[in-house]
This record gives sequence, structure tokens and C-alpha cells, in this order.
Amino acid sequence: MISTQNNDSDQVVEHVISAILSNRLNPGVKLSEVSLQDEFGFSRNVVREGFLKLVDAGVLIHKKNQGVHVAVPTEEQTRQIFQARRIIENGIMQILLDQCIDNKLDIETIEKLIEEEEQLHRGGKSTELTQASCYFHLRLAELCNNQFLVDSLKPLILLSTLAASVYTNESSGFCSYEEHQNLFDSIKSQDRQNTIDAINIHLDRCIESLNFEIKPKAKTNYSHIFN
Amino acid sequence: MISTQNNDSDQVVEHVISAILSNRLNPGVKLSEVSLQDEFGFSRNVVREGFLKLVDAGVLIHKKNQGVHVAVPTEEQTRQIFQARRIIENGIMQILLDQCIDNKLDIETIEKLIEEEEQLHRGGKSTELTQASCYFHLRLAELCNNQFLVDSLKPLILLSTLAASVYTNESSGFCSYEEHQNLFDSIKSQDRQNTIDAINIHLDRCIESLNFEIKPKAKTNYSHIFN
DNA sequence: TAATCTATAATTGTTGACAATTATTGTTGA
DNA sequence: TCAACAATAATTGTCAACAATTATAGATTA
Repeated sequence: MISTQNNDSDQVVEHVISAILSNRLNPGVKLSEVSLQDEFGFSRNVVREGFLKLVDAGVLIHKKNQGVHVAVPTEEQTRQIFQARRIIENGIMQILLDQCIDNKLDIETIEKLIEEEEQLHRGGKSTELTQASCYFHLRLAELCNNQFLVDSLKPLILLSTLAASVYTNESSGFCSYEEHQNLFDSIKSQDRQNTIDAINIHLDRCIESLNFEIKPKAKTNYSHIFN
Repeated sequence: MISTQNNDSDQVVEHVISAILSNRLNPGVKLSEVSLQDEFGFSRNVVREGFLKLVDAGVLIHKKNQGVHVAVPTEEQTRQIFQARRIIENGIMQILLDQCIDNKLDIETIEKLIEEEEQLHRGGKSTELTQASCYFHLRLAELCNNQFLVDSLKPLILLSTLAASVYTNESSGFCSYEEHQNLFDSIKSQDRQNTIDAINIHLDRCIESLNFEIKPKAKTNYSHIFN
């Protein structure tokens, strides 16, 4: 479970997550305890605790005496990630459809998200668009009012972003807002088969857009990514 | 990073998980750091780290200055847990079916699990049967060769066990081995609709067997549950 | 120049002490 | 007997110091 802001260490978690989603923090980059300590004024213990949570979620990788690195998903892992996403997000679509049929779907929220993506796309802001795309998927999960679904999906979304960062030359086309629009239209028209097809095609396109021939770059240290 | 001996804190995690699955550790029970430290000889840090992981998974609940307690799922949480399980385990069934069709399903493993459950049932060993039932669901997830699915399902299974412990008078009938047998038969006969029906009926029966009128008991301290 | 080795610096891992908070026990008084 | 309060004990939270390990930079040699 990655979220919640009860603790200082959760702030560390949120900072790292935000940095990953916005492509400021790339796969393989090493995070040292001291650097985050200095940038935010957290104590080392707090930073360690935050790291542990992210390691638990698979977003960071820990090696003994070598600290933590941002995960670099392998091809196999990426396929597993998208297999799991397909399962969970299919379920999410069913729930949203049920909500729509019962007139309980928060349509406005989704419309806003898509509009936001559209503007970012038109403005050519590709990194912000990537972040918004991921957020779209997470937000749909949150609309289900099921914490466990969100908790299951969140690490998968983060790892998808990392995979995209590794296996694309331009991440702009990774997760298209037009397909989000299609998905939303299918939900609104309450067509179950169409909706399921839409999410599956969307996820298939995401993974098909990846080029696994690209080899992960050497690991680098980060320098003042936050702030 | 947080512990060189990641193994040690994972041992703490495993001990707690095993204690929950076998009904030695009940919902609401407080776990103190010192007690586990004494029983296993782990350092306090290691125990804290293990607790943190379990808190992250939602299995333990942490309150500031009051340590950790075993989670007591509410009715609402329990419904969310089973909604999430339905989604994930439906997906697992699809994967196992595909494996079966491709002649890649490890049928022997599943047969052994069911046989084991049958013996425990005949022997009247209800707590062991509960543990075996949960293990059955987890084992099916593992057969999918997808770590992310296992990671998503595992906390849900643990929380299901806790919910059963709270909302039943006798936990024996919670998760029946006959339905596991039915499920397995459906998979083997490669009947997709039957299989999906079987898992959904099974999960529905699980939650229907719960009596949410039962109010959680007062929280107690534990005393030498492990060992 | 490139490679190897060595000394130094930096980072992580571990422990224990102490502060802050909560829980427990014992006492008093009506 | 019971409730309220005070003193004590137990538990958790935090931090800093030190040990262990790894990374870096410099020197040496071919």
C-alpha cells in the first residue's frame, strides 16, 4: 500500500512517485539516503522507511550495501505487469459500467481528466501528458471506491511508466488520450463488450508501442531531481 | 538499506502471516515489538521493519505510540476485499484455463492440494483446513507465473481470513474444499463459463457465510502465540 | 595511455541510548 | 466498592554514534 500521508516517510514516498510519474526520476537511477535527507530535511530514518515502502511495492530495488535504485523492468516483468493490469482494469471497467447504469458514475471528473489530457496534447507537453495519462488510470480506479483495487493497481502504473521510459525513444505515444476518450465514450454508452474491448485494445497498444530491443542504459546517480 | 538481513524481517513477516492463517493470531490482537524480539531473538529494528511491511499490506494497523494491531476488517472493507478478489481471481482462472488448453497446467500440484484439504476435512482438523483453503487460492495465483498477481492477491487472502475470524462463529464452513474440487474440475474440462461461474459462486458463498451482525471482540494482547 | 593497486571518502547497516507517550498499578477519599 | 488521581512501568519514537562495506580518486607501473 503506497499512499496515505500520515507519516513523514509517506511524504518521501509521494516525492519519489511524483518524480517517477513526471519523468524526472529515471529507471536505474540510484537514490541515496543522504541526498533526500538534505533536500527535504527529513531524518535518515524517515528516508529509509519511505524507501522500504517503495521497495516493497517493487518500484525501488534494494541491494545490500548498495542502496536503492529505481526499478528497471525487464521485458518479462513488463509483460507480467500488463497482464496484471489487464485483469484489474477489466474489473474496474465493469464496476464503472455498473455505476454508470445506476446513474452513480462521476462523469464530470472523468471529463475533466480527458480535457486536461487534450490540452496537454495540443500544447505539446509530452512529459506532463504521460503523467496525466497514468493519473487517468489511477483516477478511474479510485472512482470504484475500493482501496484494495487502488493499492493493487498503483505499483503497476508506476512500473508501466518506468517500462515506457526504458523501452521507448519518445514516450509521447505510449498512452494516448484519444483511446482514453474512446474508453469513456464506451462506458457512457453502457456497452459492456465495447468497453472491455476498448480497455484491452488500449493496454495492448501500450505494450505494443514498446521496443524491447532497446537495452537499459547504465545506471546513473541523480542530482537534485526534487524541488 | 533498512536491513541488511532482508531475510530477517521477512521471517517476521512470515511468522505473522503463518500465525494469522492458522488462527493463532486473531483480529485486533496487539503485537509488541519486544515480545517478538524475545521470542525469536530478532533485533527490535528487524521486528519494526517486518511490522512496517505488514502495515503496508494492510494486515497490521499502526497507531502512533500505540504499536500495531492485527487488522479487524469492517463489513465495508470485507466487501471491498471480496470484490477485489473476484476481479483478480477471475483473471487467474482465465490464465489457468489458457494453460490447461495449452497442456501447460501443473495439474498434479492442484490435485495434491485438494487431496490434502480432503484429508484435513475428513480428519476434522478445521483450523488446518482453513489454512489449507487459503493456501489453495494463493497457490493457484502462483501457478500463473506472475509475481504481480501474487502480490496483489496475498494481502486480500490474509484479510479474508481475518474477516472470517471476526464474522463467523465456526470458521470451518468458510471456504469449502468441495467447491475447490468443482473449480478444478471445471478448469480441467476447459469450460470457460463454468470455471468463471465456479470461482464467483465460491467467493459469493464465502462472503455470504459471514455474519456481519457479529461485533468484533475487544482487543487483547497476545501471549506466546509463536513457537 | 591504460590498467592495477592503494588510500581515502562516502554510503549503508546496526546498535544502543534516551525522550515521548501510553498503559498499568497503587493509593486515597467519598 | 468504586472513581479519580498519582506514581510507576512498559512501550514506542527518534536520534546519533560507530562498524561494515562500497565507491572514488590518486599514485604507480608497464
